[in-house]
Amino acid sequence: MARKVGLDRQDVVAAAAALADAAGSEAVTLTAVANVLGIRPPSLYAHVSGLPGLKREMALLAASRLGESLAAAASGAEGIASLRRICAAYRTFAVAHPGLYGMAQRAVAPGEDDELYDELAAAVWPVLAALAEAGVPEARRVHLARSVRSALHGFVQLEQGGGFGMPESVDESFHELVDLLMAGVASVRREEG
Amino acid sequence: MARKVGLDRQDVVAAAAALADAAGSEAVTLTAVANVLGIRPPSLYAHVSGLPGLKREMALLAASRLGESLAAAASGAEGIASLRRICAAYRTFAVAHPGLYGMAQRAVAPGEDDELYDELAAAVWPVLAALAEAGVPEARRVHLARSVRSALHGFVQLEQGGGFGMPESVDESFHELVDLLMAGVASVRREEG
DNA sequence: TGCCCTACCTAATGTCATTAGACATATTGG
DNA sequence: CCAATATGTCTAATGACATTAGGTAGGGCA
Repeated sequence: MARKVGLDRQDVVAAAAALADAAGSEAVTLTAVANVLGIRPPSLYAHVSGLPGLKREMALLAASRLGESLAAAASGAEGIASLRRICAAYRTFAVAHPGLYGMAQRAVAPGEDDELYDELAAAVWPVLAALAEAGVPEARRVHLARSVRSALHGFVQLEQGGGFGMPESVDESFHELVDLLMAGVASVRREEG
Repeated sequence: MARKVGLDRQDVVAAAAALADAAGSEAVTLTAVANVLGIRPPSLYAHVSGLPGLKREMALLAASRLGESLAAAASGAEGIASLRRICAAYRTFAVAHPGLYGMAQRAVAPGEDDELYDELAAAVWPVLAALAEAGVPEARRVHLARSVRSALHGFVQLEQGGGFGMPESVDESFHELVDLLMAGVASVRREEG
């Protein structure tokens, strides 16, 4: 016994993330993660600070991955075209990583955990950048960015939760939502220009 | 001992809802609810089917209350004006009942729990009705209703989770979001008319 | 008055998170 | 090449919680 398996924090968080995506975020328990890794639950405390610590690490990972996806989507286009791609990438990420995505949405007050807060803010930075590039005046960027984030987050959340029961195509609904948002952004640009 | 307190299912669910609003939905545990009611945890099983059953009851209550609020807001105005009031009422409800609101958002697949699914669908019925009244053609109503719900749900969720860290007014952001949605609805009406 | 049903109870079990403290393996300095 | 240390794992024990089983008091009704 007491053999070394040779894990580190990254391995633990990655296993937890995989478990969350495969079995839902409620399935992320120290016992379950330990089972996946072939070790005993208390051994996890050498790598993460209990369950809250693990969830925080998962949130950091989720924010980082989401940010990468959005930034990658943003490059290669400009302004509103870039914003469209960001929207698509947002939903794609949430669909591909349902458990991990949910971890990034845990409540975090600004003063409470600055590192996590900053990482989450950084993840949605591409949205603000694209709005700026699209010619939205600074005074309205934050409001529009919040609107876009709200719509995207709400959509993927409802989609994941089975909130769209009607037979109409969910893809088409998303397309309409993005069109609606883009029209709003374009109109702001127009009325100020 | 073994004195009757005289509770019924409604009392238990109401206590749990109050607890959720006051202390967050994670605080809703059978032990905590029992403490509030002055009884022992196992006694709750006479009224609800364990913790899952209690949460389901809370979701039903939340959907019902939200539906009432939206329906009340919808009456007294028509079309887009009605939709505006619905949006305001949605956020007001979520702010006033943060815990209960969250309970209504649990994942429910259409075939899994029809009663709850129907109650949730009924809650957002006023949105569809207002869109119809506003002259949105039937083929696009579901898509627009999904867009509106997504935006509203996402906004209140991010607001509750502290996701809006920038100093800009959250009220103003919400106002802009609603304006954006209403403009989208109006433009659909225009392009078809 | 006696019966029963309802709403409560205690006792016991299982799962999970968590802490404390032991121990084996790898690493590093002499 | 060996001793000291650091690291990653373990077992044991505790406590919170959900849940089941089975007992009991007291109100309503024949």
